Formats: sequence, structure tokens, C-alpha cells
Amino acid sequence: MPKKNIKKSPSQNKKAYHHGNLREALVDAAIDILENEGLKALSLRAVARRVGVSQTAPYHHFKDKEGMLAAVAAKGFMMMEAAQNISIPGEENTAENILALGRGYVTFGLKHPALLQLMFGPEIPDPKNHPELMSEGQKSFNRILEGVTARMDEAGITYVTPSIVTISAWSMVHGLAILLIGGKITPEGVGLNNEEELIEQVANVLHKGLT
Amino acid sequence: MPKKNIKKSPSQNKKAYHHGNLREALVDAAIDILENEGLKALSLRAVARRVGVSQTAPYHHFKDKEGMLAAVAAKGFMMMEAAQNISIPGEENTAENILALGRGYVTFGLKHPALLQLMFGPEIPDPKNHPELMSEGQKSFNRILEGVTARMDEAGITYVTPSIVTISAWSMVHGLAILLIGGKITPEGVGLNNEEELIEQVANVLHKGLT
DNA sequence: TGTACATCAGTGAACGCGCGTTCACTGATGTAC
DNA sequence: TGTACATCAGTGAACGCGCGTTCACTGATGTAC
Repeated sequence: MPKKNIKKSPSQNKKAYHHGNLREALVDAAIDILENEGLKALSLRAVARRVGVSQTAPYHHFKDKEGMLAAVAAKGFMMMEAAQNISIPGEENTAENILALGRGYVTFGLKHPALLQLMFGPEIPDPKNHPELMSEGQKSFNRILEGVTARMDEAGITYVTPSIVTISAWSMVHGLAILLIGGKITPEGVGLNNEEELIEQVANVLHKGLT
Repeated sequence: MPKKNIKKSPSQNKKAYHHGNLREALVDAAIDILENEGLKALSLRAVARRVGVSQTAPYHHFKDKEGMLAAVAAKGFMMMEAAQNISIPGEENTAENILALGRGYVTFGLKHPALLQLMFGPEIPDPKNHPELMSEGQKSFNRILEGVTARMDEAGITYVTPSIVTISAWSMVHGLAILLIGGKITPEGVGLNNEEELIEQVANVLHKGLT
């Protein structure tokens, strides 16, 4: 029975010895640093500094630095899911909705490049050590899988399993985000005006594949 | 007229004051460290140490650390191209050859995960500052583009441009490599026995898309 | 309701470390005459 | 062919820095009686 955060109005008990929600505050600060100053600037000490807490305080909430990074990555997945929810028109598993999921994915990546890189990069060598991170990643996969399965049933596609199609779609969408973030491809490079157009065109290719 | 490496038999003039080919030796050592000890262990000093040279020597060959990372990434592209050449059966731009290119890409990524991550990761914030890296990346793209264009002409596909299809294919292949490397998907997770099977299945999806 | 006490969530000092980079230097190489 | 000299590619010492982590500690909180 957590009673502690009954009062959660901002910036009130600032000077309390116990923070009340330090873990979450640390994760948020970490994301802030990641996006504004880059991965190299993301240290335990920097995070503590930003929250205004001693540099050893984080150790009461994370085993070590990797533990914190895993928490940040997990939060990244949650943020992505939330962002996708907004961009999806309806509840049904239409092809259009699957595409919206993909569009949301890439758009999220362009908005939070460093976070996406952390979520999939080598800073967390073995995700299996971090159950929360694993389960959030799984959720991401399952969400696409669900849509794809329904869509394939409807379309009567049987030459591959829904899992494989899901992996293919996820790969494409993730790869596109990474290539754009890394500047390996640009809209201008293929005669388009902005990233949205490029995303739309690639979504088109995916769409053909789903029908 | 470079005359210096007329004699290039290994381990001979080991103690010469001038190394003769230090730049290349440094890049190779860097790749070694990257693959065996990971990105965090890849420092200028560690590289110099491994080559057996003073820790300031690299500065005669790279502007700074980022300069060296860019050289490493560029070499990564060259290695990938070489690896792909081996796995391609013929010269013609058949669908089969394009698929072989993709398969080679993913296989290379699984063999050199840290290198692939470096090539596309945030350690080189602005690739445009590194012409050699840019041009190698471009080559990679153009190679796929060439194959795809020929293939699309043949198949009479016109609803998208070859560039877009190329981007889609590259995205898919790159995304698959990254997801596998990061452990976000596993062959076992979708009822397959090994990575090769998974790659084959995804290649199948791509193949359908190209015909 | 009050009190004793265990536990939780902070502090602050200190450790040892490896890193990127600069500096003044020197030995080796290449070239103009 | 020999020589003077500029340039190139190394060396070694030193700088300042931020980091992850450990330690012994203390103030605040929650709970059993």
C-alpha cells in the first residue's frame, strides 16, 4: 500500500530528505541528458547532479550503471508505445493501423535518436539480465505481431508465418529509423523534401507487401 | 610514387623507427579491440598499446579520436563489401543476387556486431566530416541500388522508384542485423533452429516483394 | 496513543583508474643542388 | 655522388578531468507492541 505520493504537486517538498520518487526522477534526468548532451555525457554522476542529489544516491535504486541504463531503455519502450497510441486512428487491425504503428516507430526514433540507439545498442550487453527491459521489448514485438496476424488471416496469406512477417516489418521500420538517424540516407538523396515523405514512400512498399 | 612498402613480408623490420604502415596497423588493432573487448575498451591509448607504439603516435595519422573511429568505420564498409563479394554467385542482377547481398549483410553483422554498431552508431556524430567514411557508405547504397534498378526494370515495377525500394531493402536487412545482434529477436523465439534459417525466411519475404 | 527499534534512503569523503590531448623533443627520410 | 636541410613520423612526460564504486555515516520512516 503505497501512501507516500498522495501529494505530488510539483516542486513542493523540495528539501525533504527523502525524495519520494527518486528512481523515476533519475530515469527522467538520464533521458534528458541523453537527448541533450548525448550518450557520452550520460554518467551516474551527471544524472545525480541534475536531480540535485548526492552522487551515491542512485545506488539505492540501481545495482550499477548498467542497471540504470536498462531502466532508461525500458522507459524508452514505454514512451514509444505511448507515442504510437496517439498516432493510431482506431482499434481494429487494419493494414492502415499497422502502417500507423510503423510510422509512429520511425517518427519516435527521429525525435529521440539517442534514446533509440541506447534501447538497441551495445551499452546493455545482455538484456536478459534486465527483466523489465526484456518484457517491454517483448510487448513492442507482440503489438506488431497481433496486428500482422489478424491482417494475414484476413488476406489469406500463408506462405510465411505471422512471426516472420512481423520480424520483417519490425526490421524494416527499425532499420529505416537508424539509417535516417545516422545520416546514411536522406530525403534529399532520393529527391524528396522531408523525412515524412520518405517514411510515407517506404510505408507504401510495406503496404504492398501486406496485401 | 610510393616506394616504401616494396618489402612487406610480415614481422621483419619490427624495430624500425618508422613503422611504414602505422595507420593501417592502428585501424586493424582498433577493430581487434572492438570485436574482442567491446566499444568501451576502444581508446586511442589502447590501440597504440596494442600496436606497440607510443600513445601519441596515432596523432600523426588521425586528427583525434573521432578521426580514428571514422577510419575504422570506413574499413568496416570495405570489409563488408569484400565479404559480400564472396557470397555472390554471379555477376548479373538477378533477384537471387540481390538476396545474396542481403544475406551477406546480415551474416557480416552477426560476425562483426560491434563493428556494425560503430559504423551506424552515434560515436561518429557527423559522418559528413569524414569523406572517406561517407564515400564508403555511398558505395554500399549504390551497390544495392544498381541491382534493384535492373531487377525492377525487368519485372516492370513502376509504382515506386528504385531508390525507395533500395532504402526499404537496406532498412530491412540492417534492422534485422541489429535486432539479432541486440537479442531483441531470436530464432528460437519464432520456432527456428538458427540464425541462418531466420535470415532465409526473411529473405523470402523480401523476395516476394521483389517479384 | 506512545515508544523502541529496525529498516530505508539519503550524505560526503575518498579510492584508483584510464582517458584525450598538448608539448617539446629527436631520429629517420627525402630532396634540391 | 655528396651534402645541407626541411619535413615527416616517431618518443616520453605531463596536464587536468570525470568517472564508477566503496565505505562508514545519519536522518527519516514505518511498525510491533
